[in-house]
Amino acid sequence: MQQKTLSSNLRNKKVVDLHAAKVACKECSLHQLCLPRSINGSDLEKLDNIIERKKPLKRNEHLFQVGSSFHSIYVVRSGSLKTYSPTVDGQEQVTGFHLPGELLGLDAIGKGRHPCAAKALETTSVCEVPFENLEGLSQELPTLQYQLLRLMSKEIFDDQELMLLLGKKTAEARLSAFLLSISLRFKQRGFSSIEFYLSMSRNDIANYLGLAVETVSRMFTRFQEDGLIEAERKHIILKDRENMRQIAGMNECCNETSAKDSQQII
Amino acid sequence: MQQKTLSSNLRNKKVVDLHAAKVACKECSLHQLCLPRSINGSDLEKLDNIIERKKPLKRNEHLFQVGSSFHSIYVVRSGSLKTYSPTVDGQEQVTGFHLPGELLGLDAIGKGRHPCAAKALETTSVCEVPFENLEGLSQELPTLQYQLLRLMSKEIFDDQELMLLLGKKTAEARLSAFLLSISLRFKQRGFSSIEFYLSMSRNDIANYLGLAVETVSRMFTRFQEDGLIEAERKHIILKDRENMRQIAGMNECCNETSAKDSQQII
DNA sequence: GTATAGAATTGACATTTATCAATTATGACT
DNA sequence: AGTCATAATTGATAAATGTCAATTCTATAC
Repeated sequence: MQQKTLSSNLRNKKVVDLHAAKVACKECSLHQLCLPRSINGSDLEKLDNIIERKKPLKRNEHLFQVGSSFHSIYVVRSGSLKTYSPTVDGQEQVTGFHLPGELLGLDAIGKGRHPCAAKALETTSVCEVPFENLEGLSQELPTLQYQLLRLMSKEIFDDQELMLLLGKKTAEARLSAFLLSISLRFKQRGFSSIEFYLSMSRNDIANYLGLAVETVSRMFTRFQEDGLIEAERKHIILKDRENMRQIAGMNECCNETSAKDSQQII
Repeated sequence: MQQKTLSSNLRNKKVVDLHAAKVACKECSLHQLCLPRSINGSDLEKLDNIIERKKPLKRNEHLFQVGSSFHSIYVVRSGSLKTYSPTVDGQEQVTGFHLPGELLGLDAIGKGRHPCAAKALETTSVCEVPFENLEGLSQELPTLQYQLLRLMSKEIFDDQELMLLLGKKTAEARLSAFLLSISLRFKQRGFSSIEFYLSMSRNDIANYLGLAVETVSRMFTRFQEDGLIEAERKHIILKDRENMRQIAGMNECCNETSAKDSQQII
């Protein structure tokens, strides 16, 4: 949404520069989020050595395709991506959205191939962590090994939450839970949790939540009528999160306090 | 279903004896399934040393409760369990069924507490693997570390499959996929893949699949009318798996060949 | 064997959400 | 600025599934 003027081109340029500069993890703007507190200085250097920074992806470019062989996991530095897998009938199933500081690729370790594709929703920059190196390094650094297990466990847990959502909740509960989830994840990265831009289309949201686009659209409208949110396309302001939590049917384990340190990266 | 005669009591007795015997992993009937081919003899002994065998659970007994602190992962030796978590409205959400050779507890690593409870669906015997030991041991045995990551990755992948099922599929596709999944998992353990007993109730199935019991019941009836299965309560015979795969809308990645070595333990 | 509680099935009806169709809005490109 | 393709919204209708209620079946206890 920011690339129609010259100044925005400059901004894009800057992202590229950031890449070229090969900033170390220490200086990375996501440093605090991106690294567990438990890793100390020298360990951090070791970790830094194995991390590769890639050229930013433009909107709709793929980070990896379905079935491509697995050698790295990725961390989002800026921007966002969706992961999706093809279904029999040629459709796609959106399996997740990935915001800054979040991981992709853990589901590929098992089979050595990516079971889903990852596509940038906007200009997006990621760190690549070659798995072989990571595995080797985690032999030396027990903390790292534990962090890795912890992250994967977190992902299993999150997926179960989502299964609950998909299996048992109404359309309004699903959308409500979705918005709160995004809100929380932004908050964890230091962004506003009450006002944000959704980088994904209504179609992607609907797909992810197992609903028809039309239903999602109607729910957005209803939420506005009910004063729960203000929404202008992708620009969202949450007006009544307490009520939304009720609607989402969330239990304590999903509120802000408990999830505070989730998705810490490597 | 087999405990109304004296002979069946004897059979139950035998399970208990099996426990008392404290058989080593090497002699465990699940040996091949339970251990990766890549671990050699001496490594196997090390692994065996940290595994504890527990007293079998009776039907409806809990292996662990929601929120209980995590110290072990478990492998089903015989019998079966369901995992479930409470929802806000006091209901329960069944998150999975666990057949012999399959794992429980990986979702607890992240927070150090079990996010769900595990209850035996029948007389059930499990191996307990203390996580701290496992973690330490996997420093020494890189293969073990990789197996652990691989298993967790598999679980993430499987959950995503289920999400697809819950989000996009009709009731008949869900039940069809469920039966084929059970069938496959039995096959992987050397049991018949076309005739088996379901240890879980229709209620549990419905809950797991995000459907009403009545819907599940009707689908069982319809499947019989259509000649897809023969079903007498929990006793199921699959008559036309090819057709069921069509109905389930399964893509190649879910068929028998590709999933053959899934859920190998530790 | 009989009684009883829970599980499973079946039918009637209500509700939710998907589908189809039409319209409007937005963003990208010339 | 104007055009076009795509995304988003809205309305009308249909289909799938949930809910409620009644009945039958099964397993367990007595």
